[in-house]
Amino acid sequence: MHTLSKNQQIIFDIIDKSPEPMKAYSILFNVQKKGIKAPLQVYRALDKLVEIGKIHKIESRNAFIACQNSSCQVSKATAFSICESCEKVTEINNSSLSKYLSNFKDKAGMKYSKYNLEFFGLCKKCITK
Amino acid sequence: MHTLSKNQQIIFDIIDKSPEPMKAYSILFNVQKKGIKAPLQVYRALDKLVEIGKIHKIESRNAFIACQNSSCQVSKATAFSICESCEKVTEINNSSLSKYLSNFKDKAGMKYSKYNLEFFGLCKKCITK
DNA sequence: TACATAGTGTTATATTATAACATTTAAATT
DNA sequence: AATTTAAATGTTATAATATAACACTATGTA
Ligand SMILES: [Zn+2]
Ligand SMILES: [Zn+2]
Ligand SMILES: [Zn+2]
Ligand SMILES: [Zn+2]
Repeated sequence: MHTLSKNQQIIFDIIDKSPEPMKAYSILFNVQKKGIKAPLQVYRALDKLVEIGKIHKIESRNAFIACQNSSCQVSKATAFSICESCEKVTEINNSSLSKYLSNFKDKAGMKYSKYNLEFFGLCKKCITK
Repeated sequence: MHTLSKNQQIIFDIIDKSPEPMKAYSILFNVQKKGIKAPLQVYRALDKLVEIGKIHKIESRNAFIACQNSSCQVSKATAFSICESCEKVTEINNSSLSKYLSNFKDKAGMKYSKYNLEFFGLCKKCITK
């Protein structure tokens, strides 16, 4: 198991506590009191945390969320649902889906090592509005 | 069928001719001789072209590619394969995949109207290197 | 014509991300 | 423990991506 460095731990903690995906500069603003002052310090920690699978980047939102699957296959296979009204993001943990996608072969014969899937729609709360 | 405006047509043409996804500022550079001088002119055309499904955004690359499916369901269901070595991007047109994903229901009861899937790996050429 | 809608042109600015370099800390090897 | 190596940090500057605000123009349609 990976031991996080000081900056990595600070930045992981704030993302993990957040109920919603956090953007890099919002993270920066929130950790300045802890001595992290520059964007690069944040981005370096984010890169590492993504690499080891502790967080994921929501590409369509340029935001970061803590892994909810505890044993995500080291960030290699990610799926999210995103509410386009309230922007709630949830990591999908569905073995049928992950099996289907992990075994997917395309015509071009490409060998996939990783995928990212983002579903968009309305969450339960927002449908009824 | 949608008629493109002047700027939309110029920008679609250059993306459509490109063998690889194009970034906004690269598009801007390439259309300046045609009188399009400001980022916003490019981004507005891109927004519209994405909306009507003529192009798609590759979110992980901040780049834009012409739709290869001719009848993409108006940009609501997109899947791409991306070579992490040569950066070749291909739109996947696979009815089994699109059926599976269009019918996917998650536990949270979210209603999906759209998805974007990006597979990463090595293309045939790059595997053998 | 009158009205509404979509598109354009322009300047300025916001947001997201990386380059380069010096230094420090932690871990591995001898 | 001392040496070596890899990983992480601190800092300044800058690159790359994207939007706000406002005035104006073209297009469709009642
Ligand atoms: Zn995860
Ligand atoms: Zn919602
Ligand atoms: Zn398409
Ligand atoms: Zn390749």
